[in-house]
Amino acid sequence: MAKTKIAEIESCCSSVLTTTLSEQEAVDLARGYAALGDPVRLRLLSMIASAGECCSCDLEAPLGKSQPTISHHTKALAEAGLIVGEKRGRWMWWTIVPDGVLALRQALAP
Amino acid sequence: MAKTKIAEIESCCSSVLTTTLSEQEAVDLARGYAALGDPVRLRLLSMIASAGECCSCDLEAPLGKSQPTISHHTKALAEAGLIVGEKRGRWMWWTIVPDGVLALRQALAP
DNA sequence: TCCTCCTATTGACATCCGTCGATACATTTG
DNA sequence: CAAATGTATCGACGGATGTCAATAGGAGGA
Repeated sequence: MAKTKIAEIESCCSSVLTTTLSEQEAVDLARGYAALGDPVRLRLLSMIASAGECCSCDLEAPLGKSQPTISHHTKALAEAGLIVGEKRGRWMWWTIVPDGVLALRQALAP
Repeated sequence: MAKTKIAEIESCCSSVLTTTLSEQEAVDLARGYAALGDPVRLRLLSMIASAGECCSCDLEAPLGKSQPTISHHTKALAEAGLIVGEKRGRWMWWTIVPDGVLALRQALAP
């Protein structure tokens, strides 16, 4: 909980628009935005967020993509720190990582 | 000015996290985030924002990229609606489009 | 144990993307 | 007009990426 607050404060102070980014900062942030730079991944994130929690198998049909493709995209979002998965029985349940999204949001703050 | 306010209000109501995105909304938003998904473009945006206004020729050296590459990236950011260029004499001056950045920021609002 | 179901990984393919040299365009200056 | 300068476009190359069929891994049920 304390860590969350610190992360929030820090991300507040490193906006793309108010400070000139270093090479490393740019690489890290770009990785996050790149994860959002695909329509399928955006809808995936949207569905998980709206549902609060979502199982992989429920994402295939609405998006019209194959199972490997969905798995590929969930992995990409997870590696970007935007979602996290928990295996329960045979099912993989995905939830949003608020801090991950927040960091990308704050980086665009004026 | 009134238009700006409307845009702000509208973008407030269509967050990725609170509504399930349609195919078209996802495609449009993804285009914007994809524009941010490159370290060079992020630093470019950052430099333009920090300087308030920036000429193409001043972006090459700090980023260590060739002139065609810089031109390529400024075009990408411009087509994403994040910067706009104005030609004055031989020089191209770039400025941030606040509404463009705002839309991407608001789309990540909780 | 064997079968079924959900997920992850692999391999392959087509496409997109970042990069730069060469070149064309546009504008100022001599 | 001619030369110089800043910018955009073209062509090409290597690497990254989205997609799916096939396959492997893993957990629960008959």
